Amino acid sequence: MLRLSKLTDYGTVVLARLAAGGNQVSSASGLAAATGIAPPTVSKLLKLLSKSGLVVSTRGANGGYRLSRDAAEISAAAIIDALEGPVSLTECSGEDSCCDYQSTCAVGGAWQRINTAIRGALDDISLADLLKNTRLNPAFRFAGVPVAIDRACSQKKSRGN
Amino acid sequence: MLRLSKLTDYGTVVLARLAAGGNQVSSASGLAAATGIAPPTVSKLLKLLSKSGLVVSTRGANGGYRLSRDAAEISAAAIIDALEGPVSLTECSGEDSCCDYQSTCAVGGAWQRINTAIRGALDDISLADLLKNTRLNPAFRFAGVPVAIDRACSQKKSRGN
DNA sequence: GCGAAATAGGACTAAAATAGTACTCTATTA
DNA sequence: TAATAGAGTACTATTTTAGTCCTATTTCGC
Repeated sequence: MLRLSKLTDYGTVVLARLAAGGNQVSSASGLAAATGIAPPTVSKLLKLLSKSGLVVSTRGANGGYRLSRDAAEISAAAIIDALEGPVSLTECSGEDSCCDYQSTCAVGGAWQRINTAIRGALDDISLADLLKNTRLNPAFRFAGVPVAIDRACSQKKSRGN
Repeated sequence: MLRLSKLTDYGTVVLARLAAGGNQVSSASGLAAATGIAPPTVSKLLKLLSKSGLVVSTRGANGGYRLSRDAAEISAAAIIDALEGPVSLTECSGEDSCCDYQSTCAVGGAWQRINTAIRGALDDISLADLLKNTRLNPAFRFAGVPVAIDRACSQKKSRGN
């Protein structure tokens, strides 16, 4: 799999929305409504993102969040770092490598190179790039509730039940 | 994090060991002893790897496993595919994309490009490359039990308790 | 000054994925 | 034919992740 957590996925969606809004501040609840992600989850994400300095917050009435810098200046790597901690494929590819099998492990250091390669790929892609690739699906919504527009998808879902 | 599962990590260690043994067959229990990984876990790994055709098995007395092809012909991507399924960073970067927020998601397709970039990096690295980068730590073992050789590490562990 | 609106921060719960184990069956060789 | 070794499957415990809730603090507008 080698997959990101859902939270990171949601995080990029929220950031994308924020980027689309330009320099305006948006409230967590507004972003939740706009993206269809549960409000408490959006809050949590935004808190994390503001802690890492990707967004800045304004408290009080009419407060909210906006990007701390231009979307082109925010790399995919920065987003992942903020929401999942630093990329490190294996325990021993992290900074303070520490693994039970170190003595018998013939692989060790090699992952670090792979790690670096992946990190490079992620550094090269900015939030602005992510937006450029937008599907540009019109947002079909009724009363704030997103409506499924992919038939294959809903079929698949119902098969599951 | 963006991290591989431990099982995949172990898998590469086992494969590395197998590669070191050349064309000889090695039994699961022998590999377990050589790597310090629990025997049932090694068995499980080898079964998965043989199912994906990375190793070939011989049953019966004096049976065991060996690599199905040269270590240079086995890519990191193949190993990860075998043990974790195909790389796909987000749900919607997989083949049959299907996500609840599709209608409001401004990011979607972009992950697929990142995915491809990462996959490229993994395709370019072979098991043989992983071995080249070996730390070449002598294996310190007594009676088949690996002995910790990293002091900082054992300290860290004991702090945890 | 007071109340409403909004974030900050943390604690907590529930669900899902992962890791690891155990057991039975089948094939091969000495 | 007995011993050895893999094949297959089912199960359990642990860990991680996702998601929710509550309380405190800050700021704006009346």
